[in-house]
Amino acid sequence: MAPITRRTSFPSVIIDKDTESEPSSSEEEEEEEEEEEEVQDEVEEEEVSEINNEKEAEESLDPKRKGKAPICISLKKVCKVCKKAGHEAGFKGATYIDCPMKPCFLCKMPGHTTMTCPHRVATEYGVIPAPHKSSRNPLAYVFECQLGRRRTRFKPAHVIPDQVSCAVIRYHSRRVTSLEFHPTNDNILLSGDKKGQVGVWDFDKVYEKIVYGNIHSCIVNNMRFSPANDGTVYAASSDGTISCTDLETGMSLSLMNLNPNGWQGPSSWRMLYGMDLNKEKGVVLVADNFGYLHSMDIRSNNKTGEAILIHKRGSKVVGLHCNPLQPDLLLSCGNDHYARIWDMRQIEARSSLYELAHRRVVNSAYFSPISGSKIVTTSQDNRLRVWDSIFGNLDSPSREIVHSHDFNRHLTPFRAEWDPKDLSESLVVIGRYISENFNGAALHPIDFIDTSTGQLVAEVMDPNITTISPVNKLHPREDVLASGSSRSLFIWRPKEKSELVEQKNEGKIIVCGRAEKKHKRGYESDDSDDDTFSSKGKNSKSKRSKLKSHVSTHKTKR
DNA sequence: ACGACATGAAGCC
DNA sequence: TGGCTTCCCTGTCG
Repeated sequence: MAPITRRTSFPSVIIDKDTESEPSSSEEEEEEEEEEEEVQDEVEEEEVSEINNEKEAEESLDPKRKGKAPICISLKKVCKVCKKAGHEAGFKGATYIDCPMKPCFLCKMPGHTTMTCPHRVATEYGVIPAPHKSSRNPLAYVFECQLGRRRTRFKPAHVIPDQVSCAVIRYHSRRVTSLEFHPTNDNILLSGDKKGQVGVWDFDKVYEKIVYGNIHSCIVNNMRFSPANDGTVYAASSDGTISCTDLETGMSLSLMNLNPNGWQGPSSWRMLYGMDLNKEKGVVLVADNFGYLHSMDIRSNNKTGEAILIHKRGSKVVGLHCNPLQPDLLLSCGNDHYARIWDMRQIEARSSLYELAHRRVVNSAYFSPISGSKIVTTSQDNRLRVWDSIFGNLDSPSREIVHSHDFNRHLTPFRAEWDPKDLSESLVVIGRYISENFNGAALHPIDFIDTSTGQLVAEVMDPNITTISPVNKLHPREDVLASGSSRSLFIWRPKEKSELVEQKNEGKIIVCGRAEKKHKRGYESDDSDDDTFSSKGKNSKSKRSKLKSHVSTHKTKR
């Protein structure tokens, strides 16, 4: 498949006169600004009362400036980022204009803004392959050896689920923090939120909503199904507990509680972040916000051994992942800017096999799903890094990809995750922070990136989804993508399959990918207080009201 | 159509 | 080390 850059797949947007970012209006604004700059000079506060012009008065009444001493008030428009006059940062229509005084918001380098950042124009620009290393994956290498030059295309084109197939709006009451597909039941998705609630959603039955509210009291950071029993799920939470829940009954056991004495202040409150299950060893591994790794025996629910310091003392360990092929290998990452590889047989403080250095906090680190020979990390320096243990070495990343996934305290941290179905172990999915103007709407796409080339394979978006989607999970068997936005869940399928699903579910509420009618403010802020709705067809409203009664199985136990 | 606010990490002293 | 301040493309509620 020929690599597709953003340029070719999304030709430059022609601004429609009907859209918000009408060129004529922005011209007017600019003219207005110029006028203001000419007319308005700095004035003393005393003069403020004499100002009759409403507009001028409004602008001069800055509450922060209220004081007794005579102070100067600038009526010039001021950049909200650097507080200097002469330019303004912010949205002009659906396009965000960066402050030129700050380093690029995307690549963090000074000298240019996001608008002119080379990484924005073509994502593969500046993608750094390490010298003298092959970035090809091991399977590709084997194929190449076997087939030589006679080979045609062994790597199938990636199938991208890019159409919203169904959605539940406001499934959660707080932002979604984790998603997990059921290991055997194809239509079951688990979602955890900031409040500690765990949702079980069958996206074949979009009106049925089950939310367990009694399992955790705050952020559900990670969920994993039991390898022995697929009706049981483990979850790690910032309330300092690991829960083990039976999905049928909703009955939950607390396996570990790091805060047995309750809240004693923020300096002692322990939170659990990274979690993974080690099937071979029969343990639940979990890491806390003080740098320690804990393990529990799955069968006896007993703690095994003492907690081990695996990251800088006092720093958060946000991710843990067991190698899919080598059960002795464990990968951790955290706020001390490192991802580390450990040998489970001889794990103790400072005994890591490798330290993968990053410039900022590492949000996530995952072994590749099949061979486990590659690692993808997501760091808050806006870069994805691929580390290849076979064709590279672990001293430096074999590739760095600039990608917008900035940290924001109000967003769940972005995590790049491998496509578990991709045999070439190259495709990852990650939400994008920075918005882009798509036909007049500022949208935050979900990106599919081929880590073997650094290229953006697809950017998935829907005009109705105006929120950022930091949590994304690819289905382990089907061409399905689940996205968690601020409070809503979305299921994406490839276009042709979406149509099939729509036919199959005739009469059910399905949110179609290409809404005919443009929702100005998107799904999330629709007036409707329904939990699900369709943007399709003229009779969707009547369908909605008919089906409203179905949305009633909200099981909240407390 | 606003303002308040939730609340994590970096950077400075 | 710790106690501030600042922050940039949020999103919701009142």
